[in-house]
Amino acid sequence: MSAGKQMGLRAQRKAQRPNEILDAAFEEFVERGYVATRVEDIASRVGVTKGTIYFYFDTKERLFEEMLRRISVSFSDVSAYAKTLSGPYSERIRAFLRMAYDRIVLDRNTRELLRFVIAEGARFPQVVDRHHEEFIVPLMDATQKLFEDGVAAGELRDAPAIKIPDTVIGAAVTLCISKMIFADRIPQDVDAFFEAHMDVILHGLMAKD
Amino acid sequence: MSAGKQMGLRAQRKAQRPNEILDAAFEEFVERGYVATRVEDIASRVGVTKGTIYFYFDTKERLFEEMLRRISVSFSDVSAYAKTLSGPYSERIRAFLRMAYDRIVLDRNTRELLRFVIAEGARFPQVVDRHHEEFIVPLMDATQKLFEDGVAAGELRDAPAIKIPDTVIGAAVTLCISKMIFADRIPQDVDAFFEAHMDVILHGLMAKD
Amino acid sequence: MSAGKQMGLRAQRKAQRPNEILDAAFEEFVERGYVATRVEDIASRVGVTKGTIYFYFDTKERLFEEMLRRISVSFSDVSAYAKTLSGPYSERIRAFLRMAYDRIVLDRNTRELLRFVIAEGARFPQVVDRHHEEFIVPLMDATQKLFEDGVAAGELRDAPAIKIPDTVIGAAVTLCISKMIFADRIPQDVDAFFEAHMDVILHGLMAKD
Amino acid sequence: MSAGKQMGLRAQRKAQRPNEILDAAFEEFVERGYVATRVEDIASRVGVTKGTIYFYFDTKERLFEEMLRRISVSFSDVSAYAKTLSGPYSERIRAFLRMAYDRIVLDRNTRELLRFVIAEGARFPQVVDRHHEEFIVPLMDATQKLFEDGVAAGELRDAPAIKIPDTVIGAAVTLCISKMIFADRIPQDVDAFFEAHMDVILHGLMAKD
DNA sequence: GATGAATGAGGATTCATTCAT
DNA sequence: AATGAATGAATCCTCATTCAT
Repeated sequence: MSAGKQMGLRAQRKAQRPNEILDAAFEEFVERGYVATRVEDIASRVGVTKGTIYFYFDTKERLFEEMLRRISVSFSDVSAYAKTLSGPYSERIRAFLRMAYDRIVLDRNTRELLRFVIAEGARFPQVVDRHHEEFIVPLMDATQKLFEDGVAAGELRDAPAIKIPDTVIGAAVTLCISKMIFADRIPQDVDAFFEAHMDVILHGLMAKD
Repeated sequence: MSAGKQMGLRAQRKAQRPNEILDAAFEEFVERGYVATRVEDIASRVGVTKGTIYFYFDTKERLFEEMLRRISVSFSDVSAYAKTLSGPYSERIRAFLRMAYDRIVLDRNTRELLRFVIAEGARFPQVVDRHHEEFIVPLMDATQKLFEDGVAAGELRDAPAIKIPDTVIGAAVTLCISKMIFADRIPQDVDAFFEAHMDVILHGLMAKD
Repeated sequence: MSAGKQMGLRAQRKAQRPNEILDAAFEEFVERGYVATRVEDIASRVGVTKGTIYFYFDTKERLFEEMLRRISVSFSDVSAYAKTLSGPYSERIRAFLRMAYDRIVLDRNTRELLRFVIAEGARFPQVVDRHHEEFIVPLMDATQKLFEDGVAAGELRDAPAIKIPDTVIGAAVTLCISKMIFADRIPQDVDAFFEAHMDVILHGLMAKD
Repeated sequence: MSAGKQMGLRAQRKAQRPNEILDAAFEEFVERGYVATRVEDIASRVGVTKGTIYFYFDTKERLFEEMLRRISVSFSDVSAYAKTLSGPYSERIRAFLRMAYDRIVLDRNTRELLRFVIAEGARFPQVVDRHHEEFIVPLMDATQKLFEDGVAAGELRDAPAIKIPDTVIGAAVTLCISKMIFADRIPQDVDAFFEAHMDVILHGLMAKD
C-alpha cells in the first residue's frame, strides 16, 4: 500500500537524493562556511561525484539557498502556541519561554541558521531579511502579546520590557550562540540556565501583590 | 622630543603602514569574510599593491590574526572597573551594565569580533578560545563577583542567576548581534533597550525590603 | 506494397528517428558549431533525451559525420547535366551556371556544408577532402569541359579562364557565403547577381565575331 | 636615443607581452576555433602559464575580440588608393584588382579573419557586422566607383556588373577560401588565377571600340 | 619599500558518455 | 527503444604567493 513498496530500491534512493544532498550540504556549510565549502566535499559526503550535485542543483549558490530553506522552520506558529496557554501568567511565560529555548537553543537547525545569518548575511541579504520576518518578528510579537495580556490581567507589571521583549528573549539567543561556537568544548547546562533566567524574569516582571 | 617629531611626514606615514593595512583588512574581512576577501582588496583599500601587503605580513592568515589582535581589546580590566564602583548595588549594577553595553553593543570592534568568532571560529579555533578567555570569562567573573558582593551586602537576592550571570549579560550580546546583522536597516534604540533591560534585572534581583 | 503501408504510424515515426536526429543535428551544428553543440541540444530539438541519441549514434563525432553525409549531395552528376545541354554555348553556359547557382547559392544544405568545411575542416580533414573530391573537382571539371567544348566549337575564346574555371564559378561561391553569414540581415538579390555575372562572363568569353 | 635602450630587457619583453599573446591566440584560434582553443594552449605557445594570460586579458572572449581587432586592418583606404590610379581604365582595374588580391588572398590575417567571420559569426555577431562595414562595403564602394568612372570615361561598357561589383571581386574571395581550407595540400597559383580572372573581366567589361 | 608580472594549485561548472531500469 | 541518473575528465577563471626590478 505504501508508496515505498511500489518504488524500486533505486527509485526510492533517487527520490531521496535531493534531500540527502541538502543534508550533506548543511553539514559542510556549517563546518566551513559558504565560500570554503567545495561542491566536491558535499558530493563525497553523499557518496556521489560532483556531477551528480549539479544534476540536482544548478549552482552552489542555489544549493545553499535551498539548504537554508530546508532547515528554516518558521516561527510563525508560536503565536498560536501562546494562545493555547492558560493558567497564571507566570506559568504561561515559563511554558512559552521553555518552548522558545527548545526551538532556539536546542534545535540544531535553528542554531546553525543563526550562524549562516551572521556569517553569510552580507553575501545573502535575503537570508537576513527572511530571518527577521520569519523568526524574530513572530517570536517578538508573540512574546509581547503574551506580556501585554499578563499586564491587562493585572498579573504582570507594566514594565518597559513589555514593549521590548528582546530584552527577555535575548538570553536564549546568547545561549544558542554559546552552544554554537563552543559546541562540546564548553558544555552549557541549558536547564540550569533556563531556570536562572526564568527566576529573574518572573521576579522582574510579576506585579507586586 | 617624541619620535614623531623627528620623522618626516613620509616616514610617519610609513611607520603607520602596518596599522593602515590592519584597518583596511578589518573592513574587508568584515564585509566578505576571511576566505572571500582577497589580499588585493585590502591592498586597494590602503592604496598600495599586493606586494606591499606581503612586505609587512607573511600570509593572509597572519594578517587576519594580527588584525584580530588589533581589534581585540581584552575585557580583563572590567573586574578592576567593578572595584571602583561604590554606593548602592542597584547603582553599581547599572553603571557596570552600562559599561558592558558600551563595550559590547556600541564598540564596533567588539561587535565585529563576535562575527569573526562565529563565522571563522571553525577555521581559527584559537580565536574562539581567546574570545572565551579574554572576553567571556573576565566579564562573567566580574559580573558574578559584583552580584555576589551585592548578595553579601544584603542588597541582592541570592537568585540562581547570580551564579549564571550570562542570563543577565545575554541580552546585551543579542542586541550586539542585531546591530551587527541588521546594521542600519533596522535601527536599534540602545538606550531604551538598556533601560528596559535594567528595569527587569533590578526588579528581578533586588532583595525584597 | 510499400513498407510504409505496413507500418503503424508509431513504427513509421520510429523508422524516421535517425533522420529526425540528423536533421536536428544539422540545425544545431549550424547554429553553434561542432564543439559548442551539446548532444542534449540535439535531443531536445527532436523531443527525446540524450540517451536516445546514443542509441542511434555511437558518438557525437559519428553523429556529426553522418549528418554531413546526409546533407552532402555530390556534384558528380553535373557533368552528365552538361551533356544534356544543346544549342549555342552562350545558352549552355547560362543554363549550366544557373544550375550551379541553384545548387551552390540557393540550396541551404550545400551552403551550410561550406560553413562546416571552413569551420570544422581542421577537426575533420576528411570533410575537406571529400568536399574537394565530390564538389569542387566535379564542378570544375564539368565547367572546364563545357568551356573547352565551346572553344572547340569556335564559339568561345580560348581564354586562360577556360583552364581555371574557378575564376568564373568563384562569384557564386562568394554569394553563397554572403547569404550564409548575413542570412536575412543583408538580403542578396540572387537573380540580379546572376544576370550581372552572366553578362560579364559571356562578354568576356565569347569569341569575337 | 631609442626607447629600447632605456628599457631593461625585462621591460621590453613585458611591453610586448600583450602582442605576443594576441599573436599566439591568433594561431591557436585559427587552428582550433574559439570554443576548442584552451587558454592554456595559448599560454604554452607564448611560453607562460594560464595566469599570465588572465593578467593581460579579462576573459577568453575579450582575448578573442582583441585578437580580431589586431588582425583586422580596415579596407577604408582602398578608395583613396583608387584615386591615385591614372591611365587607361584597363590598367587602373588591373592595378586595383591586384591590390585587392594581395589584400584578400595573400594576406593571411585577412584570410583567417574571413574564417572567423564564418565560423564564429553566430557567437560574435559584431564581428560579422564589423567585417561588413570595414571590409565589404569600402571595397565594393571603391570598386563600383572605379567602374562608374570608367563608364563615364567611355572606356567601360555600362554593364549591370558595374552596380554589383561583388560579381567581379567574388573570384578573389573564393580563392582566398581555397587557400584557407586547403592550405598547402592543394596549392593555388594566385598569379595565374589573377591573370585568367583579369582577362575575363577586361574582355567582359571593356567597351567595344 | 614598493611594484606588478608571473606562477600554479584549486574550485565551479560543463558535458560526452554510460548503464540500470 | 527510451529514460535520466551518474560519472569524471576537461576547462574557465581566481587568487595566494613569489620575486626580479
